[in-house]
Amino acid sequence: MRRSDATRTAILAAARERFAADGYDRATIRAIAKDARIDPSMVMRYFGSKEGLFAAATSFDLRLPELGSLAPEEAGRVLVEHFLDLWEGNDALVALLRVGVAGAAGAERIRHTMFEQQVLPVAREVCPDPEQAAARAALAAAQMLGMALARYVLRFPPTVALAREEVVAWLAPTVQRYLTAPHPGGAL
Amino acid sequence: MRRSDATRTAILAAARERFAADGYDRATIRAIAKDARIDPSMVMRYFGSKEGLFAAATSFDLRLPELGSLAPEEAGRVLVEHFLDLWEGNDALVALLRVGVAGAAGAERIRHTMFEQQVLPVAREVCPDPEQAAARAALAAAQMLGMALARYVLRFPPTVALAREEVVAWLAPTVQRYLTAPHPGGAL
DNA sequence: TACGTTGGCCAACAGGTGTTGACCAACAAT
DNA sequence: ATTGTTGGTCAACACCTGTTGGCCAACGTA
Repeated sequence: MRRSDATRTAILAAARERFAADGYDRATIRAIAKDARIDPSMVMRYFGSKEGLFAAATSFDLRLPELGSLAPEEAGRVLVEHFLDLWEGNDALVALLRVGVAGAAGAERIRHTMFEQQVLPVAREVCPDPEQAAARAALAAAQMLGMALARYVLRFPPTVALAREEVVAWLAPTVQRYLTAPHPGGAL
Repeated sequence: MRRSDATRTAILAAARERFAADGYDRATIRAIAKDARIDPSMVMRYFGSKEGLFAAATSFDLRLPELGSLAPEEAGRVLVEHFLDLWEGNDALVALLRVGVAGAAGAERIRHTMFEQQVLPVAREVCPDPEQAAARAALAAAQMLGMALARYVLRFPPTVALAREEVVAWLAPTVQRYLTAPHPGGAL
């Protein structure tokens, strides 16, 4: 392991923390560099630009495993549990959401990471009418994104106070209904 | 009506638009002033500071009416419909959410505006155990906030494509369940 | 011992930011 | 006719931003 790899990961760790805490604009390269105990110019040399640093700090591969052996009636619980595993104490995801809300470029990243990479594949697998898969996946994603927003970004006390099992118990049926229940119809 | 009131409201309109489109940091006073066709210094004279302008541009009174005559089994639908009425085409709310996500000060504003001013009163009214009112209201708020995020801020195509009645048909039962259904228990 | 490479610091640049204060035209009232 | 107020512009200040390029110490290798 080269000596540079240590500082490289130190920069990435500091960047994730600062981006998650302050958002893209307020998280300055100078502050990140100070956290990593290096000169700001090093950040540029390692990652090219601030955008490059952000891209490197918020890139994941978080497809959920064992998709084939998924019982359709358990999709909600599996999805919510996977969602909680991902977000619990993950600064990079908080940073991604925070920045995605701020700019238009980030919105695309969030959609790709949260929606197309996670919820949509499950929806395609379990939902009855393939034509509705996108809409149903979007509903499920909105529910989980809302919980992520309240619990990990805004930190509303009542949502932070919820135990992990309680979140699963409340959200899993909702997600399950969005994915597999018959269309409610409404006033259409 | 004084001559100044016209420019005052022009500034506020431009500010809401810019804050909603670009977020707090990227929305510069100079850009807002140019949109309102005035000098940037006028913004300062009228609102004191950028924070003052933002506070003025995102202050609402959006308590929902007729709370006393609310049938408990209709709380979900009423709440979701009220929520959609509020958000549809409301730049100020989008701006508030966008900024609230970016900074810690905004999070408090969002909580007060969305949670304590809207959902919590309804929850206190209709939910069975008063001790659970806060948690249940938080769950409902998270669901609606997630839809607001996906539909009005991130503009996920599948959520934008949903008709208003469809959103109500899908979300109302969820909110209703969060507010009044018996505690699911789970693995507690 | 010489030397190129690696990892790092320092100082500066160019541009954009919120904010301030001086100045000014129009108009109403004395 | 003079005065005071209102609504507005202009130019600047002080600061902070991302970014750049030059310099430097250590070190492995020939």
